[in-house]
Amino acid sequence: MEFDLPVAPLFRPIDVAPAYQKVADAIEREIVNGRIKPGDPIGTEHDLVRQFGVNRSTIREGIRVLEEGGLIRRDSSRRLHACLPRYSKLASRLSRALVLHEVTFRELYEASMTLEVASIEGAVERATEENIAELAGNLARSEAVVGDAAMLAECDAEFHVLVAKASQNRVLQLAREPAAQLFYPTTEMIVTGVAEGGPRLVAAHRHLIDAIRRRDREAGVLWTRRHLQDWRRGFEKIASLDRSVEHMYMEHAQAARRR
Amino acid sequence: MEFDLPVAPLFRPIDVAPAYQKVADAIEREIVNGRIKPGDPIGTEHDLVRQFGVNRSTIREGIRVLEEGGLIRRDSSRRLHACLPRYSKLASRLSRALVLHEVTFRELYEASMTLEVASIEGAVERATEENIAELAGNLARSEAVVGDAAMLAECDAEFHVLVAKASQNRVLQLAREPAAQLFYPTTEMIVTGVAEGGPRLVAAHRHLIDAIRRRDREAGVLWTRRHLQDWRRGFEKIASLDRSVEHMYMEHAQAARRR
DNA sequence: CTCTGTCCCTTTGTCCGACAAAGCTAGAGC
DNA sequence: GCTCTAGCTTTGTCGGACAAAGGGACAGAG
Repeated sequence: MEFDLPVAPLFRPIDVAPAYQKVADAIEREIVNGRIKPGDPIGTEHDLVRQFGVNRSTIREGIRVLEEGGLIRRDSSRRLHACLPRYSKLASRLSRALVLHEVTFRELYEASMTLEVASIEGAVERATEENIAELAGNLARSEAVVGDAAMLAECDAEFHVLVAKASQNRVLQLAREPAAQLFYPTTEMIVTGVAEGGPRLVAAHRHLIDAIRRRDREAGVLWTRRHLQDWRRGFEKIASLDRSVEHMYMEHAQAARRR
Repeated sequence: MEFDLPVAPLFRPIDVAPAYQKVADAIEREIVNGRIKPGDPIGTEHDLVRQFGVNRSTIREGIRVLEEGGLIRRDSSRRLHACLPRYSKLASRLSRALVLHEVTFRELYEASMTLEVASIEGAVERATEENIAELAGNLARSEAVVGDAAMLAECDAEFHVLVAKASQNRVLQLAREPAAQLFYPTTEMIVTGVAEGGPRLVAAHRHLIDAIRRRDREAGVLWTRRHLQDWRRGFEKIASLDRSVEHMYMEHAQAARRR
């Protein structure tokens, strides 16, 4: 599309990617197409130097690219191995992007309404006993910390991760994560600011688990909606929905990014 | 959460992040909190060497991290400047992750049903004249290439990006992108394999634009559903919905990743 | 025998210095 | 005023170097 050639081109544009990029691409290819499986060790830097025939600095730049992309990690002993990118890490990149694009809480709210409703529908339909047990465990912890806004907000975030997990739909799990990460910091503020916030939040969770147990889709959707509307009402007491996420996010970004 | 300390810890874990990471974090912080605005130039590598007081190799490793994260880019002259992470680039990272997690087309289908319906609802409600013009332009191009499966698939992908854009909800735009990127390669196969595929696809687009124009939410949702169900029926003629995305994706991954 | 401290080798993180290629800049020449 | 070239700048890559930390083998203490 870049330049329309009037005749069939004789030559393909030659590949001028820098060496570190080629190193990264080569390793990525091996991981993506399965020749290197998650968990498999990649050689040491020196091994890669020998294999690719480039300088160690070049190898290291390539490694940084893959590390940031979540495809490889260093274990405790700092040895390299392939790994499955973790949703929460990838999502935090997206959250950051959303912040930079100055999305508003209205957009966040609308999208989350859709995504969380879809999650609960999946969970109602397909949650396993184990999923339900995890949710119940989370609920118990929430009840124990209902007075502590920070802890409760953390539990709330985890609860919704668990619901999404119970939906058995990983695409949904991933899709909801960026928005959810941006929600999280505000939940704490709301629970702090609104007297009835904590108990209502826990009550909603209880109803949601109940709906999943009874495979009652209507109830699940209803309580998810209410839960989010509660959030919205609480939020609007502090700020406008049309406010950009930027300010509120900043205070919490650093802490969150340290996985 | 990593290790529960029984008493209040006396010491914070000391910060042992490597220097290149600190460089990346420092620059990232400046960008995220707005002191460096998208488009602003970052200094040359040599400048950064002076400012951070570390070696150029170290600086370069830090730069790779930020580049991969989409926070900085090099323009034509390869000078560094801050930039807004682009959705499609971030999403391709997510798509890759989904592939590695071996998600099935069923998950993809279910999630997309939710996300595309939400997009059209937003579009019906808030599409501007400009959005509609873009969609109409896309439709015209689709009609022109209805016989060419590859081109038509490309138009289809773009059409849905435009619908999401018309929803004015960037969170949704971002959330749908990973799944959409994985859909794209299959559309071509389906249009090739199913005789009526192309015309039906274009017809659906026409109805969707019409629904947006008339602000007819019901029609929008209905045709989005039909459109996706068409995809599903077509797909099931080639393969099972429970098949993992992995195989089909591989052939198209490289081409797509070269932006 | 298990545990512990030590020594050595490997690996990583960082630094230094160097050079070719490509971009940019400014002055020479018209 | 315009073009062209020479020189400076910047990037991508290279080679080599070294300190710090990890891991393993091995000897000695309990």
